[in-house]
This record gives sequence, C-alpha cells and structure tokens, in this order.
Amino acid sequence: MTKTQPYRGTQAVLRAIALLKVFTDARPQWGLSDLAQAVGLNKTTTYRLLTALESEELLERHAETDTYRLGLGMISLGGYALRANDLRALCQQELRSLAALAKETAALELLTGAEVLILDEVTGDRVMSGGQAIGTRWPVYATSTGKAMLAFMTAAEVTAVLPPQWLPLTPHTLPDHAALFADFAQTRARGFALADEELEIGLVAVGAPLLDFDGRVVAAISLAGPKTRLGNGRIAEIGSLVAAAARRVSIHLGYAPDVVINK
Amino acid sequence: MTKTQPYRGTQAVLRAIALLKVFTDARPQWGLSDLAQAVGLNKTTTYRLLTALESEELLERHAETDTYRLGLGMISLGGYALRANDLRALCQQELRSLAALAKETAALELLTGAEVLILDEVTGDRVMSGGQAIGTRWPVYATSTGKAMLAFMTAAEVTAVLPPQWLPLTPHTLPDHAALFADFAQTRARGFALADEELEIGLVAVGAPLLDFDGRVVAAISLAGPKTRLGNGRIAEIGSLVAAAARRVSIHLGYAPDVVINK
DNA sequence: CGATTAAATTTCATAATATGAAACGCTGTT
DNA sequence: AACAGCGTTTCATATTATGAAATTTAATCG
Repeated sequence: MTKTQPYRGTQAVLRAIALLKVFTDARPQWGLSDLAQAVGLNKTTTYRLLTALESEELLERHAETDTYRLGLGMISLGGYALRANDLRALCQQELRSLAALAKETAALELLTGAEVLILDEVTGDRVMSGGQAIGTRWPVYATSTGKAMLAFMTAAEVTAVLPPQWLPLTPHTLPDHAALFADFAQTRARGFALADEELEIGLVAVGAPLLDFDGRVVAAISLAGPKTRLGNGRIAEIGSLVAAAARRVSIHLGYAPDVVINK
Repeated sequence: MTKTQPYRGTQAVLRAIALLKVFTDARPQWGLSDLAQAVGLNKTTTYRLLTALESEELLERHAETDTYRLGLGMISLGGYALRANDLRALCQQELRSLAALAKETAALELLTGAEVLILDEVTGDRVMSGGQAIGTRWPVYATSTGKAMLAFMTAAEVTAVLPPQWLPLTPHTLPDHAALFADFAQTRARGFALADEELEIGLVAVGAPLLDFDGRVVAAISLAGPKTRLGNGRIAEIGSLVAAAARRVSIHLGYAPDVVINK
C-alpha cells in the first residue's frame, strides 16, 4: 500500500502543534474536553499530548481550575525566535526614531499567508502603549503594511496571496480586489500606503514596504495612531517619514533605489 | 508487561520539543545533522520531526544554507503566552514608573527550577536598551531577583531549588550555600536584594520579591544598571524604590504586609 | 574536471508506540 | 441520591514512528 500520507512529518507532533495554536488572545485558557473538541481529537489522545506539552513547560495548568495556558517555555522560545530575526534587529533603530519623531506607534510587520505578523512595535509614549502586540496577525487587505507590501508585488503574487473575498472589518475596509488594486496605484504614487479606519474604527496607519537587492518585498514598517491625532493634515508628513525610513532600511538590504520596480 | 514508560505523554512530541529547545540566543541556527547529534536522535527521525515543525512554522529553514531557525509561528505563540500572563499585566505599570524614575532598566522575573526567567523588561532609555531579553533565563544565585525570592522562602524550599554547587560567573558571584544564606539575612533586613557584579562584571541590580496572600513568593522585580551609574551612593535609594513597588504589587496580590513572614 | 566528503533525503521492513473505546473516579449540581 | 461533566486510567489493536541502509545532492579539493 503506497498511500501517500496526508500530513508532513510526524502526526503526533502536528497534532500537538494544532493544540498549541488554539491558544490565542481571544481564548488563552482551555480545558481538556474543549480542547479535544476544538481540534477534533480523541480525548485520551489530547490528554497525552497535553501531558507532554505540560511536562516541557510549553503549557501550564492551573491546579484549581484544571485549565491549560501557554507556559513559560513558550515565552522563552518566543523570545529566542524574536531575537533570531535579523530583520528585527536591522529595523529596531529606525522604529525607535520613527516613534520618537512622530510620537506615534511604529511597527515592523511581515507577510505570512494572507496575514501580516507584527514582528516589532515601538510605542510613541503619548498614550501608554495600548498593546505590545508582537506576534499578532491581521489581514493583509485591511492594514497599511499589508497594502504597502501588496502594492509592490506582481499582480500574480497578489492574487496568490489574497483570499477571493472577505468580510469588511469596518465600513471603510476595502471591499474587494478591484478596490485594492486601485489603492495600490495610489500607494505607489504616494510612496506609502494609507489605512484609514479600515482595520478598526478610530485607527489610522501609514505603511511603506522594505525591498531587498532584487526589489522584492521583504516586510513593511508603519506608523499608527488614533484618527483624532492623525487627521488628513498630518498624513503626508507622517507618510513621508515612514517612506524615508523604509527606504533607508531597504538600502541596507541591498536595494538599489534607481532600479525600476518590478510590476 | 507493566513497564512504566520513561516519558510523560507522547514520545514524538517530547522529542520535537527537545529539538526546539536547542535553539537559543547562543546558537539560533542549526543544521539537521548537528541537531540530531545534539538531542541524540536518529537523523531520519529528526528529519521527520523537523519537517512537521517547519510545516507549522514553528521552525523555518533558510533555503541556501539548509539551516533551521525558530519561525514565525513561534513568535506568535510566544506573544500569546506573554499576554496570557496576568502577573505581567499587573506589574507593567509599576515597571514603567520604576524605569522612568530611576532611569534604569526595570524587570519582572519568575522562578523556574534553579533559574529566573525574565517575564518583562522596561528600559530606562538612558542607554538604548541593551537587550530586550524577555524569555531569557539566569541562575537564581547570581541575580538580584533570584536572591530576593530565595530570601523569602523557607530553608527547605531554598535547598530544594539550589544546585548543590556551581561555578562562579564573576569573581563576585557568591560561592556557595553558606554565602547565599548570609546574603538572605541582609536582604531581609534591607528589604531588597543586591547583586553587585555577581552575574556579570559591570552590572549592578537590586531586586525585591512579590508575595501573595499567603506570604508566598510569586516573582520578583528589579532595577539594573551599569556599576558606573549604580554606585554605592545610589543603592539605598534605588533599592527602596524597588521594594516599595514590590510591596504595592504584593498588596494587589492579596498580601497583608503586617503578617509575619514565614521562615 | 573527476574524486571525495559531508550533508540532506528517500526507502522500507519492523515493532514500538500512539491510539481510542470503554471503564473509572472525582466534583459539583439538581 | 441520582446525575452530569470532567479528567484520568486501562488495555487490546494496528497505525504510525522508527532507524539502518541506500540514494541523492551539494560542496571541497586534488
């Protein structure tokens, strides 16, 4: 029987990872039975997997409530993962100056699948941070960074990344591919992308892509703040700050600014 | 055959976790063969485990060099783990004010085994941070937080935690149990622990424990900076800042300050 | 260039190991 | 007291992980 296996690697490990991924900001705490149901596994199997994860501190369980949470081992590994990222180190100084100059929150984000992942965040210290949201993911099509990255990719790449359709997150979320592609043109003309209450009401952000030696999109950086502070008057100023910073980093990545952008 | 199995949970999962834990700040990048050897697994087995971890983005591999690093999924999970920690949320404001007041780096640390784990860190912004070292672990006996926690635990608990002996990290590292216990007495009298170049030459830190409703040690907070700034003149001042902050948090945890400390 | 490593990858037979149904025990609820 | 929901243990089964060996790939060197 030469049946190709439907999973990559080791089944038990994939199942364990599936369990871990169920823990999110929205639901950081789980009991055994709920978990088993959530990932569609037998309760006994789930129990054993959890036991393994717990014994290595990737999960911890609260004795009283008999519920699991992500554990200290996870925090350690996350820290190592973060610090192993060269791009983050490369951008840190730029993020700091951006945040300091604009007095808004600066972020570095990567594209993964149809989402952007926050790799680093430096708050402007006007408000008290809000959320150190490193590791959080947002849909590409509703973020300044996401739109900035897509705008500098080929149409083929973009359609490969984007879901065929999506539900709007706010009344201002761009509704479809057509609207997005129109936005990309503006973004390229401007030099930065603008997400004006498209992700969340009251939140405005501008983003610019980081390009490597090949002119390929690597990541994006952004500045974000409340609509009350980031009115139309300040967009151009903030936008050019971000674009300039992105350009400086891109040059570090070997990007040659005079080369024609592919697309 | 009622042989008790030598591992807890699922073997394959434990092996996968062992692989993950090999990735550290000191060695963030590994090739397959090295990994297999490091954890003592067959190369094929290692290969399959890595494949699973990679397919779920807990690891990523650099195409050119054929080496693995911790991946984006790890960053996400680490972020969730961090944000699921109530203690961290509870202390964040105190850490900020400490860092701002003292213009030094404030940290919140937990005890795990014979090590402290940095759960949060707020830099004083005088120097440019140094290291966002969240998730990093240090030996209890050479840190202000570690010594602060031990000083408020029972002798039995302390000896259970401490290794029988250790190698000094600097010429000032306390050499053995006796020296540590003497230090605990001072710590209790002072209200805070002092680590004066015991972990690293040039680094001075003061720490105080967080106690819960039972008077039991939960964690510790600290202020740390270079010896050049934290000379003997400033220790008392900085120390009482930390002790006061720790006390405020402890009260939030239900600690009743007038109750006699167990020990 | 061909030879020589060293490394990653695939194959395949084997049985060790993960699996899940069922039974058990515990706790709180009606 | 009976019930319901949950975590835990047991145990027979074969699925699934395993590792030795063979194969491919890439890099290094004579």
